Amino acid sequence: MAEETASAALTLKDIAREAGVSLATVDRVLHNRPGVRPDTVRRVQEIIARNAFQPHVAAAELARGRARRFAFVMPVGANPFMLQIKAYLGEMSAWLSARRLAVEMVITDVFDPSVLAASLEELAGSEYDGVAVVALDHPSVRAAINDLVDGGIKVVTLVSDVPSSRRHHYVGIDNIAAGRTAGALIGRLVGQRSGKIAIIAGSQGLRDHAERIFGFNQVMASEFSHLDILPLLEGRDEDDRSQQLISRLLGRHPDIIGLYNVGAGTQGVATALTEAGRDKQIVFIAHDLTAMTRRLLLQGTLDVAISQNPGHEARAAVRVLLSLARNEPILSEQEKIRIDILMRDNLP
Amino acid sequence: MAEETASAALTLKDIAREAGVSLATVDRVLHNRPGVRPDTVRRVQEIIARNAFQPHVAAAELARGRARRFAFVMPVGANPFMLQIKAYLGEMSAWLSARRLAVEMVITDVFDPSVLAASLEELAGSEYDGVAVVALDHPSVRAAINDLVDGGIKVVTLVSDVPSSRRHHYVGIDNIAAGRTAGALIGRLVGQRSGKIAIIAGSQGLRDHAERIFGFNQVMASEFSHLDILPLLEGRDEDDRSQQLISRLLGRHPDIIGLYNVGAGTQGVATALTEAGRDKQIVFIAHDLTAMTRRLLLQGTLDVAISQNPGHEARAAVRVLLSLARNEPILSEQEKIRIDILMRDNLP
DNA sequence: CTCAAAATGAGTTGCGCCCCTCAAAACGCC
DNA sequence: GGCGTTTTGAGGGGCGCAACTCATTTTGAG
Repeated sequence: MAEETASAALTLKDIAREAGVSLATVDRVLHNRPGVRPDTVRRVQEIIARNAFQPHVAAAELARGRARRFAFVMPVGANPFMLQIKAYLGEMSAWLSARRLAVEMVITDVFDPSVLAASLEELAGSEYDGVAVVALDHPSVRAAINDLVDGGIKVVTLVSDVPSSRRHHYVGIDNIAAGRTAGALIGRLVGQRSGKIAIIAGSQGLRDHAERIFGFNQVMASEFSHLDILPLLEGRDEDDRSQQLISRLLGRHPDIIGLYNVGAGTQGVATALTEAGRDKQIVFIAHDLTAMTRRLLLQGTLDVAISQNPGHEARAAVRVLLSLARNEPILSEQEKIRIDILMRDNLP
Repeated sequence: MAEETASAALTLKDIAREAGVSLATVDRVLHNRPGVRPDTVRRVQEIIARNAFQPHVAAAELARGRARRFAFVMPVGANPFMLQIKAYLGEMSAWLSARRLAVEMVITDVFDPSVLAASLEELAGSEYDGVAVVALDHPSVRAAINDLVDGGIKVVTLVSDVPSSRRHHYVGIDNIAAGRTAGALIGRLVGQRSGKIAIIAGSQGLRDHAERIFGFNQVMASEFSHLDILPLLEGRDEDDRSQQLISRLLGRHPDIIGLYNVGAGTQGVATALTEAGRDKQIVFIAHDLTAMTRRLLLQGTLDVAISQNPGHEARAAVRVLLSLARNEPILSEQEKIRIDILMRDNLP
């Protein structure tokens, strides 16, 4: 009727006894400290593995004394997505302090590689155990990340990755897949109709935007080649500019049936659509769930919001940094960020 | 540049000093133990609140000595969704044992109210700190749950809720919203076409199925009233039976354009569709992500899988039970289970 | 004011581990 | 065999709290 899933509670002392060594030696092996003969190391490790021994995290955490400090390197300005991440970190404050974890924000211009790299270099000397960074993929940033890693600091890239660096983990979505998802949804939702598809991004220079565009075009070319994709517009993630660009575009093309906004500025695009009176005829897909996109979804202007859960990203980044600092395995399933497809009826 | 998010690390001793009482009194207040005058209680609590004091969980966990034991009451048989939940619990075993948590499976016939109630009553006397149960909503089950709660055991309903009981938490999705989502997707994906929509469930008697059907019909009636919904079929979650029912239905109705499978038996439905050669013309929506539905999505037979993440549910149930046992606040955002819309391009 | 009951203080022990010191033993080299 | 070096043992202090005992003080009812 009842099956055990967890084993008994061994302690370091049990391991020491079974291996026929002292506590000190087990401790040395466990923490890769020098001064133990290779075959003693092997023997102890084998006993640990055979018994699936896990040091009691609570005891370890308590014994270590000093609190762990993590830095979150985030962009300046009022980017709503980043503000949400900060807000969720704030919601965790009780959770964090009960675990004696300190999370500090480091605000910097993450879009300027040299400024970002300098900010990261500053952290290298400091007392941080881990750093989460919204990173631009640039050689100097990559070097700064590698320096942090070499200094023994755990590094997680957040939202935007630097795959060529030696960062320990990336917390964010696969943006190519997100673009593919947007393409597939537009293609499916326009149905039998034929016409033109508009696409607007913040800038092609941003890695995440470029990847989404790539994935989008990939799907459109291979599966919906009968649809006519208009040249990419760049709205710089600004509402006003996006609105103007889309208004003009709608004026010129009465046969637009789909519209994909890759970045921010969704409010501007929506206004242009509504003012033209074409918000119900055009399938409109954008990114991220905010109060604004939620409203647009509910009123039917926006058909789908593709979103990565900022709360999940914030918590995952903290958990991953903590697991890395503890040399614990990471629950990869848990920390993987999903591409959420949000429509009116499955809004969280 | 850097803003603090966490406060300094106070201890019980600091609180005692600031309140002008002894450690023993603070301890009594913290654990609601008797023998403290009301205004002393208030004074101490005020100091705790003012300093946002959080007892060090690691120290508390270590001091308490005995491990916590949780029971997961799950259905007998080879229900793939439940097997996934069990598998994910298995993946957590290192995480669990590092925290000295024991999770045990209690397999029972959750579809028979009296058997389920009896299984729950058995747990009431035992040493469990918490119970997660896939519950049938029935008066005797409700009573058994309430008995557990009265006995000081934390109770979480999993996947299927018993809202009328005094369970501490529900870990699962809103099935009405899931049905609405299915309806909205079918309505949108069939596009301009008109025709009939088929719907097959395991049984109308199952609460989750009934709720999904309700949500589905709601959306179809209000937003896609031009579509013709065929009478509900009951496939009993079996592949063979579902296949036969759908085959016959397809033969009788050449104008079916959409198909919603509310429960299991998706393989059977898919086979019927493929054999009739109509898998590409009919919009097919089903539930849950398994190896099988993943394959069907990739080959295009299945258009959308609506899913609740079983790994997330397993982990959330454990975390919620643990937080409840520790009298910690629950991160409700984190523990909320989302309705995932999975298409070929956003498969995890 | 008296006395029992209630409230509080003071202290102890132990949870399992980290991190440190120092001494003892084993080892390898010549 | 003697030497220095490496490896190992033994032990202790301390982390913050839970849970307990027992003595002492305060309180309120009569």
